[in-house]
Amino acid sequence: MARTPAPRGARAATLTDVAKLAGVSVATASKALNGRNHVSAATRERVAEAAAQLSFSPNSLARGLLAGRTGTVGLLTSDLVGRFSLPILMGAEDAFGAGEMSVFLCDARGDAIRERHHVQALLSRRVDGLIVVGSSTDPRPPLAAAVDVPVVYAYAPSEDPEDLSIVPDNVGAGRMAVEHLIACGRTRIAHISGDGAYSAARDRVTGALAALNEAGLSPVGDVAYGTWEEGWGRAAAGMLLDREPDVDAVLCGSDQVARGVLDTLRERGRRVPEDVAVMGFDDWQVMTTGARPKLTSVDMNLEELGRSAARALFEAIDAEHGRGVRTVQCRVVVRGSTAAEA
Amino acid sequence: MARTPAPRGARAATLTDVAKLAGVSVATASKALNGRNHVSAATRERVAEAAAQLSFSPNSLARGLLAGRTGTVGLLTSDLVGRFSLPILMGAEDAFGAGEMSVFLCDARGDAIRERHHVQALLSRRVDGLIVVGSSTDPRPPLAAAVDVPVVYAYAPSEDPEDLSIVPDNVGAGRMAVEHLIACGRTRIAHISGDGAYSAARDRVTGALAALNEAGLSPVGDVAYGTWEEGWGRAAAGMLLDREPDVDAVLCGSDQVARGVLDTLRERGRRVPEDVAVMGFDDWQVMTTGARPKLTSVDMNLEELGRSAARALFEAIDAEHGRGVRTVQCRVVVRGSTAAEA
DNA sequence: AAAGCCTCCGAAAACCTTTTCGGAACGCCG
DNA sequence: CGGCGTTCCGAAAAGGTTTTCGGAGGCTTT
Repeated sequence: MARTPAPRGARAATLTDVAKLAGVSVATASKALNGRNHVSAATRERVAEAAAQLSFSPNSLARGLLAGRTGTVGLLTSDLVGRFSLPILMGAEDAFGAGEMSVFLCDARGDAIRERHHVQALLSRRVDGLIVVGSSTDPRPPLAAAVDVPVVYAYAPSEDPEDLSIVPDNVGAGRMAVEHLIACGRTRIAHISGDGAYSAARDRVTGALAALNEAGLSPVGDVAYGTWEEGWGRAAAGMLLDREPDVDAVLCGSDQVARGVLDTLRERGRRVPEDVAVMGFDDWQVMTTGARPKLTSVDMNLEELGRSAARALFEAIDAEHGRGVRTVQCRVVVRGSTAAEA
Repeated sequence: MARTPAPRGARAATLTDVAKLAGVSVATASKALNGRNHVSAATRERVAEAAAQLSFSPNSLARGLLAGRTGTVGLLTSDLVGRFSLPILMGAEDAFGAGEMSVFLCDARGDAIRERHHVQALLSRRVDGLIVVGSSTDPRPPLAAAVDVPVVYAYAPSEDPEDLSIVPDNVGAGRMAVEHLIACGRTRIAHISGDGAYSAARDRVTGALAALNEAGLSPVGDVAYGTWEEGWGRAAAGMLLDREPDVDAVLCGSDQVARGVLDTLRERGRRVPEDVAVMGFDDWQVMTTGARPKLTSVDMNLEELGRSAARALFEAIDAEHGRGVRTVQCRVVVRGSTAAEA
C-alpha cells in the first residue's frame, strides 16, 4: 500500500478528496465508509480503496459537531501523585479504551479554582461525561459549575446523595481482614490503624470490630490511630508488645504500617507468622512482596472500581442516570505473613 | 447570577442564542466575547451579560474545525502502572494545563497493536501533537503510523535519531552518586546494580565507574547485576560483606535494592552511615523516607522531564521541530544513609 | 410498450464558530 | 447641504462530516 507521507503542513485528506478520487459524491463516500445501505458493493470497494490510498481518517471534530456526541469523557482527579488515583484511572481507561471513547485527563491538585477551570474546559470540549476521582474516601463537595452531562464520583463520594458515587467497601474490608485472621486460628488480635482523620481508617475499624464481636472476641488493646507510615508502625508495635505480650495477630492500617510492625517484631524476636500474624491494607505490591515474609493484605480492587465507574458513566450517557453510593468489594490477598507459604 | 440548570437533554446554549438575547448578530457576539475590535463598549457589555445568563461556553469542536488547531495533545504511555510514567505525565499535564491545552491520555500496555489503534484515534481527533512515554530508558521503535503532527519521545528515546527524544541523564546520575559518596569521605565503594538488561542500569554503572576512575579509585568487588527488588539487595549485600568486609559505601541500583541492603547491614551489625554509607536510585519517597535511616537517593527529575517534553512539543507545534536526544539532569537528594542527619 | 418498483447516487441542509468584507449611520469640514 | 472619514454592525463563507430526500436509471410485469 502506497503510504502517503503527507509532507508536514499539508492538509490531511478529507472526505471530499476521497470522493473525488473515487469519482463519487461525498454523500456516497460517507455512506460507503460507514457501512450504510444504498451503496453498491463495487462503489463501496472503490471508495474504500481511495480512502486507504489517501490514508483518510475522518475528522472527529466535524463528526462530533454534527452528532452532538464526541466520544470523549473527562477524568478529573484531585491528586495524580497519590497512589489511589492511578489504578482507578487505569481501570477507567481500560473500560473506555475498549470502546471508541477517548479520555481527557485533568489534575486539579486539590484546588477548587483549578477544578472549576478544568470542568469549564472539558465542557467546552463537549465531553459526553465526567468521572471525578477523589484522593481519599472522605466525601467531597459536588462539582461547583452547572454541568449538563452525567457525572460519576469515584473513590471519594459526592456529598450530594443525588449524585452517583462508587467507593470501596472499607467496612467490608475490615470485616474481611479479621475473618481471615480468625480463619488462621488467631484469637488475640490487635489493630494498629492509620490516620484517624480519614474515614477509610475509621470504616475499616468499624468492620473489624464488628467481625471480632460476631466471633465472640475482643480486640487486644485499644485501636491505635496514628499515621499511614512505617515509622508509626514501628513505634506502635513496640508499645503493643510492651502492654500485650501475648498478641498473636496484628491488623495494620496500611501496608507501610505493616512493614514497620514487621520490623519491630523481628527486632523483638517474634516469628511471623508462627508467633504473630501480620496483615496490611491496600495491597501495594512493592510493599507486600518486598517484605519478609511477604505480606498478606486487603486489595481494594481499585482497577475494578475504575471500570465500574466507567461502565456507570456509559449507562448514564446512553440511558438513565443512577443515584446514590455503590460500593465495590475488596478482597484478601494471602501471603506468608499470615499463612505458611504454599 | 441566575444559574440556568439546563434540563438534561436540552441543547447547550450556542452563540446564536447569545446573539439573539443580546439583540445583535452572531458575528458581533463573537467579536465581543473574543475581545476583537470594532465593537462598542456598550454592546460588548450587553453580549457578555447575555452569555453569562445563558452560561454560554463556546463549542471547541466548531472552533477547532475552523482553526485547524484543537488545543489538544495526546499522551501515549506504554505502562501507566509503572511508577516512572506517572511523574512524567504529571509534569506534562502541568506544563500544558497552565495554558489552554487539554490532554488525551492513552495507555497502550506495551502492545503495538493497541498503540497503533490509539494513535489512529488521536489523529482522528486532530490532536496538535503527541508525547510518547516509554516504560524504560531503552530505545523504542518510532510510531508505526504516518503521523503528520509533531511527536516527542519521553523517557524512552526513539530508535530513529531524527526524532526528538528527552531522557534522563543516567550516566551523569551514576557519576553524581559516586561523587557524593566520595565527598562523604568514602573510598571503598561497591555497586550493587539492578537488572543488567536495562540500559538505565548499565548507563549508571558507566557513570559511576568513570567517576571512581577520575578519583583514582577502583570499585570494591565486581559490579553486581540482578533485579530491581529488595530481595536481590538483601542477597547481594550478604555476598558483598562476606567477600569485602571493609567496604564503606554501597551504591544501589534502585531504592528497593537499597532497602534490602540496609536490612542485611543491620542484621550484620553494621551501622549506617557510620560504618557503611548506602545510596539508592529513583528517589521514591515511600521507600526513602520509610527507611531507617532515611535513604539518600538520586532523583531523575521526571516531572521536569515531563515538563520539558511538553515545552518541546509546544515549540514543535508553533515553530520548527527539534531532533536528537536531549537529557535532563538528575540530582542527589541527601538523607541520613550517607550523612549524619542535619 | 407502458407503468411501476427497486436500487443506487447526489444535492443540500445541518452542526457552531470565526473572519472578512461590505454597508450603514454619524459627525465634521468645506 | 454634500462629501468624507470614522465607527460600528451584519451577511456570508468556510471548515468536514452525516443525513435526508429527491431524482435517475434499470428491470419486471401486464
